[in-house]
Amino acid sequence: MIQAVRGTNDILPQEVMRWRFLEEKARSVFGRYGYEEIRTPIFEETELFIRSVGETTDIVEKQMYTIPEEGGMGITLRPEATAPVVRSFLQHNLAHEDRVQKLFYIGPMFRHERPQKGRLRQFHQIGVEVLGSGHPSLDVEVIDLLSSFLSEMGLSGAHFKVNSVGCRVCKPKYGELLKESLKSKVHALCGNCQRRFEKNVLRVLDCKNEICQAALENIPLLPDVICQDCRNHFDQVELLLAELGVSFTLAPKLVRGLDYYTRTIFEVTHANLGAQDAIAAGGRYDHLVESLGGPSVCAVGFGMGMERMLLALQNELEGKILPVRPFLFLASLGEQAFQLNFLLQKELRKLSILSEIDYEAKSFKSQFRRANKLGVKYVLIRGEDEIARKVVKLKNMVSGMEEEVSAEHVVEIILSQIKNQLSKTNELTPPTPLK
RNA sequence: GCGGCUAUGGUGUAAUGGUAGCACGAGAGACUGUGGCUCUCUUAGUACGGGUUCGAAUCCCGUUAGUCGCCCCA
Repeated sequence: MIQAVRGTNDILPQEVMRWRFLEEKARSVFGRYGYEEIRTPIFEETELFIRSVGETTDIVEKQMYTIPEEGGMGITLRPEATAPVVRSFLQHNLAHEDRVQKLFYIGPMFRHERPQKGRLRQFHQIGVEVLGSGHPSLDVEVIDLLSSFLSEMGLSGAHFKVNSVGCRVCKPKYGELLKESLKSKVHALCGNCQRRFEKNVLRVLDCKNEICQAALENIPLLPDVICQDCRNHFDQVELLLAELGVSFTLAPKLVRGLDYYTRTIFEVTHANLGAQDAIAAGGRYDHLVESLGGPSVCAVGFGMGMERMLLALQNELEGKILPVRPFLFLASLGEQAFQLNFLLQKELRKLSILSEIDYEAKSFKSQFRRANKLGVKYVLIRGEDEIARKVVKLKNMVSGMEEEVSAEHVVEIILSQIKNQLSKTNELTPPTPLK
């Protein structure tokens, strides 16, 4: 049997309800902060990612789904969305508009990695990008936005970590400093870190290995050695975050994998997730726009993994997502009765009244069983007897009472029942099925 | 990409190398036109492909998928 390709998932109807809740909540919270949705293609020129994400990153080196095309480097299924958003920003000259662009996106991303829980080959991100200002208040706004979103989703236990990696002047300087400090201890480091030492020395900082962490003792930390401008920027970020009441931890050893980050970086982790514990991460990228051929425009943003978010939420969405239940079930016995019910269903649909019907000519017993499982408030009963007398029966599934009503006026009667119920309970709450 | 573990009806689980069973679910029925409970019946499975063996769910190899850790990252 053909199955979904490794690392991809079907999202079945029940699960889709959770996804829609997440998406709709994001649109509403982000909208309140003045962010507008942008949709870019799911594939781009390969070169875009090479130039933005970084040539020597794992993403570019081995995780991209690239389709060769004549002339050029081919096209690539987007592994992240910051670069496409920046590309779109440049292509449509949004930089020329005299305002800060506040954008968000929702959609699938693709990375060819070994799948694990919370790590898929097609996964989904909700992300935010602010282009056009280097002001620290925007770093803070974006973090605050994320924090509000998480708490509005009802997620507890999220942990914010914040750091500054400096600008394009002091970031490389720090790398050299770190190399210098570690030089004598290289051989004590784990195998990975010996490689990192050569390739990307900053990554040694967040190695989980105890030996490496021990070697890092007494080493100068990023926030202490970044340049004065970066230091001032970071001070502002810390101050404003505290004033907004966003709780966070200073994580001086936090670094990020993507090359383009400058100054503020942050990560949100959650204990429900295991090894892939980051549900969202982001930071400032003040030179990406320029390096993609645009003007010198500062920017900041984050990406959030939707699958990881839903994992972290586990059962916390229960009760917040109401199942859609039909209001009534149309039971029929005989072909003619079915046809009348089928036509009636169309009338009900015009009035947005959700009903269910049995298409298989099953027994009344079976139809009632199903009606009960569906949790409908009423069953409309129509058999030969009722047809002959131009009536239908309406059975209240809660009280068990049955009444006969004129077939001609049944739609109005159902409508008035709904209105009646609305005025009583102020909402349409279907009964729970009998157990 | 590397290493470990796992794979039994739709779901959750049993079965020293010797009859694949149980629960839930689903379907039908129990004075022929009425829900729940109960009862009866039905349904459906050893992931795939090889091998060892008189005999394999069970042992071996490969594949696929999941999972955990590494790498990396959302």
